[in-house]
Order: sequence, then structure tokens, then C-alpha cells
Amino acid sequence: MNNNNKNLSEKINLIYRILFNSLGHQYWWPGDSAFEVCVGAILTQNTNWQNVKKAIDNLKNNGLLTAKGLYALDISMLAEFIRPAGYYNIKSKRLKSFLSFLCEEFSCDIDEMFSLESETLRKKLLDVKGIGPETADSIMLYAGNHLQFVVDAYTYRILLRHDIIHEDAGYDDIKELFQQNLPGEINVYNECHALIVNIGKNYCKKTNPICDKCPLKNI
DNA sequence: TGCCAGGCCGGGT
DNA sequence: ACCCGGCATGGC
Repeated sequence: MNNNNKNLSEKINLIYRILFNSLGHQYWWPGDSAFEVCVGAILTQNTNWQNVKKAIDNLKNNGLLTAKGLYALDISMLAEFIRPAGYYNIKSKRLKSFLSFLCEEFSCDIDEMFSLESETLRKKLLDVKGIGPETADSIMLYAGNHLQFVVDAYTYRILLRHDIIHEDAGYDDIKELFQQNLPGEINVYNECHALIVNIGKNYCKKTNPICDKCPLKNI
């Protein structure tokens, strides 16, 4: 291992350690069931979680937050229920394509879906229209306890601002950076991504490039 | 008020 | 293989 890699490895571990020591457990993903996490992962695409929560509560309050319930629900009605989450027409389609996958290949049984081997499951999820790399990894890690690190826009922005990546780094580049340097534990992946989102929302906004209070300011 | 939020797809180069 | 417009609500 050369010096560059060693520095990189230390920085990645430092980020995790500093964030965990300053912010502690994040208790992710919010949700009462694995299925709810999957729905939330699709609804939160490019969307504030507050809005997603309203949409999920709508479904929950109407007893529709089950695979069979949503699979049977008319798509235009589904769109109305999830309206607060934004992009409601496209997201209703995306939810439906996931539900077709779940219900037609796994009898609406999410445990059966997650019993697939990781590499196989990830490929299948990426074939579902509306599920890209971040959504697939979120579903796998937070709903299914598969060891997949989740990368998002905050991760990219934070690493870029600290000169840990080049601006042309892609999703898989960044994912590998964490997976090759962090301990390979579900709990570490879980907390690390959640901590990055926390810090991103609070200290690394687009319009607020520098923040003295950011725990990562000295790395 | 305008900008942003825990992306992804499809069409055009 | 990239690049970009479109998708839409609610909060600060």
C-alpha cells in the first residue's frame, strides 16, 4: 500500500470516527418495517425527508403500507397519497415497478427477496425501473441488512470539499473508497452514511461552503 | 422570494 | 460513454 492509499484510508476512518464521536448513533433508517424502508428509499429520491414522511403517513393512516396493499392499489390513487413527496406521478410508477418485482418474483414476501445473495439482488434491483445505485444500496443496507455502502450527493460534496476525491469521481468509485477502508460491518455502514447525511444537511450545504462548527473542518 | 431537498430516466450528442 | 432537461412538493 502506497502513501496515498494509506492517507486516504486514514481519512475515511477519521471521518467516521469524528462524526460518530461528535454526533453519536443516528438510529437509521426511520421506519417500522423493512417494507416501509423500501418505500421511503424510493420516495426520498432528490427529496427532503420531511415531505417523504407526510407521504408515508398518508399510506400508513389508510392501512396501505404493505406490499399486497400497494400492489393492488390503483396507480392514480397511489399518486395522490404520495403527493407531498413531490414527483408524485413518476414516483408512483417507480413504486409500482418495485412492487411488481417484489410481488411477482417473491410473492410479495420481502424476506424472500432479501434471502438472495447480495450481488444477485443488487443486479436485480438495478433492473427495476426507478431504482438506481443509491436506492438499491439503501434498500439493501437499511431494509435487508446487506453489506452495501450507500453513497449520496452529500457524500460526494463532503469528500470533494475535503479534497478526498476528484470532481469526476462516480458512484461506484466513492462506494469502493468506503467499502475498502471501513470495517466491513453492517452497523458501521449504517451509521456512517447516516452521519454523513446529518453533517451534510447541517454543515455542508451548497450555499454554505464553509462552516466553523463542522466537526470535519480540520481533516 | 428563490433555492434546495437522502436520484433516476430517457433522449440527444 | 457522458450530458442535460424533466420531474414537483414543502420548508427555510
